[in-house]
Amino acid sequence: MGRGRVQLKRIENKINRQVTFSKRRSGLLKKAHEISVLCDAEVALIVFSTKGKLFEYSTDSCMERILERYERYCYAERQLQANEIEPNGNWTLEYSKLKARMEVLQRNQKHFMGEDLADLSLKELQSVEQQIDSGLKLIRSRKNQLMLQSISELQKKDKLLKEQNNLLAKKVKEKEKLLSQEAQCREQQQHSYQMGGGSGEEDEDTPTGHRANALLPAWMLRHLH
Amino acid sequence: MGRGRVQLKRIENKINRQVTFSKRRSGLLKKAHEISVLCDAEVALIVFSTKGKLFEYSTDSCMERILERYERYCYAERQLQANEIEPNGNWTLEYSKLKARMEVLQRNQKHFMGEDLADLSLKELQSVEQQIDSGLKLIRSRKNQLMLQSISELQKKDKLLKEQNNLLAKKVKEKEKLLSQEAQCREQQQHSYQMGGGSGEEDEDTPTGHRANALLPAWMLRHLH
DNA sequence: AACTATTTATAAGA
DNA sequence: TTCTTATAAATAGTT
Repeated sequence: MGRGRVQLKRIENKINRQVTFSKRRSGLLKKAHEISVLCDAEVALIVFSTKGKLFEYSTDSCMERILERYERYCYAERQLQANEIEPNGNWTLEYSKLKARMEVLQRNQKHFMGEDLADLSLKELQSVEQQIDSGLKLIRSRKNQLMLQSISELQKKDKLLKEQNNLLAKKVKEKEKLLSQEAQCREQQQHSYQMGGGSGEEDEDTPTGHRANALLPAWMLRHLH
Repeated sequence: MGRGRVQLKRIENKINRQVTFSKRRSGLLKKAHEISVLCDAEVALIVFSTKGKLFEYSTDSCMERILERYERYCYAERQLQANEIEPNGNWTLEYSKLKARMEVLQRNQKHFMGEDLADLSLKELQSVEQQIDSGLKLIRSRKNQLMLQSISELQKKDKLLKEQNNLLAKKVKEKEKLLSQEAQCREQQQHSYQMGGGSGEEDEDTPTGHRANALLPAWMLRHLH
């Protein structure tokens, strides 16, 4: 807007660029303030000039709070990057940065646990409530998932144990049958012994020929740990 | 810019506000981009709508870097202080201790927000759920408190305004009465003038003799700003 | 989501 | 930098 169309590219003339920066900067700050007031929005604007000078605007002059909110909003991605910065050289700087972030985190955490709520506005409370509520839902759904999983495992185990029981019960019955048969045999033997007849021992295992724990196929046992 | 001057105050009509927000937001983002390109500046812009939706712009799409630069810029002062508080401590030790605490906090916070739940046992989930749930309750109760407070303030204001209205209405009626009386007088005067009699003017104010805003005691007006 | 009448922002010039 | 001015842009109200 002005006496001529403007190309969206870096202004090469240094003076010109500086002047335009100054003008547009104030325009931008003004507009940021306007949208903030008119539309009840929370705005944070940070501008560094080419030469490194800082200009900023933030709704209610509270940059920190807005940046916190932003960080909360983008939490996952930020942490990944943040953890990767390797402190090299300037320890005091790194330390104070870390400490500041720590304080932010602590304050956040307190808010999540319902402490120090007095210094939050209604809007902020609303936003924290939303976050925490969705977190709670996720936690409950995960819990549910774990519980269902655990239930179905128990049911599976239960089923296997029942099958094992049945097999064992069958085995026991067979044994009993064999024993009673044997007893009858012995009786008959005794008779035939007394009468001169008789056969050898009969102490072999069942046809499958395994011990109790081996009643089930291996794959089934694996499910029982 | 548009068909009418704009007052720099919150737009009360919700639809209108939403529309204006949408328009101005895109304008603001555009201008942020323009100054960034034209003047070779580094810009970070964060906007939260009333409903908590996030919009952002950052030079070279790297918000992170800009926010860190901002923090560095702002923490420069703190850093000086920090240097003098603990001049010759073992920085690497302090740093790693802080970092460890930080990581614990971060993990916690993630869990609170429903992330990385896979590495929690059922019992741990239960405990997180309880914590978060009680936090949520506190937050909601605080929010409720704030809202009730705000409502009662508004009601108080409302009451005062109504009272003011009543007084004003009374005042208007009195004026009307006086005017009609006066009119009658004039008629009579005209008659009596034609017949030779007549009295003076009758243009004084009401007995209370104040202007509209002065109808209420000062303490009452203070409540109305 | 388009359309304009206006207001604003601002490029260029002083 | 600041002021002025012509003009481009943004946008409030409307459809």
